[in-house]
Amino acid sequence: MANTAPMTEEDVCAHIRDSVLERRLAPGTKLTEESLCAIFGVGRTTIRRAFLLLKRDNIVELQRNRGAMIASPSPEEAQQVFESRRLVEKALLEQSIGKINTASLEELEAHLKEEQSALASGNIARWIRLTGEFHMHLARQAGNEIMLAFLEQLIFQTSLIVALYGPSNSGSNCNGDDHRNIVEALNSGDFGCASRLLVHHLQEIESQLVFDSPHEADDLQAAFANVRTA
Amino acid sequence: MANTAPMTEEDVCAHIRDSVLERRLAPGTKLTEESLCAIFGVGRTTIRRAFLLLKRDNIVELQRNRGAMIASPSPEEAQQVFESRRLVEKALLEQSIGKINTASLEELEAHLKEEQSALASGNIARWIRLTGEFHMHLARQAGNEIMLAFLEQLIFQTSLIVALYGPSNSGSNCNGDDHRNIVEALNSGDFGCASRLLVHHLQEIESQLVFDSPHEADDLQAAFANVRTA
DNA sequence: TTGCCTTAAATTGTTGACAATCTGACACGG
DNA sequence: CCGTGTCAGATTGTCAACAATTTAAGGCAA
Repeated sequence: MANTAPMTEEDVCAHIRDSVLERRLAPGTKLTEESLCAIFGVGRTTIRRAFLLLKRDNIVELQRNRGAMIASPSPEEAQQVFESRRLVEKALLEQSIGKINTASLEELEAHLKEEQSALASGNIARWIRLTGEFHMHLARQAGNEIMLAFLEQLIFQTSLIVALYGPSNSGSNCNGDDHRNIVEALNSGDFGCASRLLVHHLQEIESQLVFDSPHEADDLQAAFANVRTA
Repeated sequence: MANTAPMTEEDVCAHIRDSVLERRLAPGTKLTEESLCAIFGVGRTTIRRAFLLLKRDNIVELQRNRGAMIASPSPEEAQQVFESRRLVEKALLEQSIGKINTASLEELEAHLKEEQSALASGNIARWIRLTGEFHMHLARQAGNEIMLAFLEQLIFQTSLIVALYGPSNSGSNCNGDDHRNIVEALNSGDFGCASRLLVHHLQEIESQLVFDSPHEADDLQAAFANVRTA
């Protein structure tokens, strides 16, 4: 089991991103360079570069001389992420009109089955990841790699947001039926309906967020913002 | 004139970005670490980090053991960048409905005047930058920082694309009248018209690109892609 | 006990030297 | 004259030691 692969900063990024996507890294988690060096078997240089890349994706926050931690999007950022997803995914779906063929639809169907199977087998981490990948699959039909990469960022952010403000009873960020309904609308060629379902689906998830619980420690400042300082 | 400021990687990034925006750095330009160290008065570490950030923005391309160079977007990428801009700017303009007040319109008017003044005084670099900033100004009205940051990336890419494939006779990527017409449509509250003008404006720029001239040297690979390797 | 100062440990930031790789030129053989 | 192999110079990649900063604990006085 000797790690012969040197493992580049992109690999480290991918691992951390995956952990975020599967909710194994909670927002606010401190990432010390040394421990990551031990985990991935690389030097500090690589970890440091990975941090820089992840910062650009708003996945980690860097504080000078204080290290890196998994980002904690503010409620304002959360709202903007969801608005962005609505705009982007809607636009990409409209852009997909006439580009979706039978093969694509079958792939989407297969993906739905994978989601269901993961959910049935109790593999929640896998299911969470698949629900995110569904949106990527859908958006890929538009054939625009640049927009797709942007959406990927937004999906990672969504994972952080749901982890922070999502309903604690369900670890879900996507209802399986919603996805199925979207695919069925596409099957019948009704892009307008699919678009509406998609936007509504995102709005549904956003509406389930709870922002009033002070998860974060530094909310004390906000809580006592009305106190006059002499 | 001693540089007392240490100059961080963000500063270096900003300078390089500016140079790209003002067409003082052509696509394909080799960026050696040492020369940039001398120019900005920083260590290789800072330059290296700046490269990583710029790579994330698709402004520089990094090749292992071969250094960094200003990116040269392919025709396919160029097409996707323009498609993305149409989608994004259109969506953001629609999102701005009801959010644009008199003050915003006056700012846009003032910006138009700045553009005109730069053009009249022959300050082309400044004019090029301003034409890009117009689109940022417009998009800012939607109040979505995330989408705005994405659009900024796209605008930098556009600058590279126009430098590569733009009409050589005019160094312009934006017609001044187009911008004015958009603002006038907004002044009369006709968002539909403004949206149409904006999309058409972007299509106009894209249609003026010329892709058939083989600027790049590595086109040999594409030219001989059909050759079988034994 | 509370508050504050001092001190030590831990963590991050920076620099420099060294290793690995690539570029370009020169010589050699065909 | 052309293609190939080799070598020196230049450029990038990596790493380890050192400096700077932050964090946490302990002691001391009020």
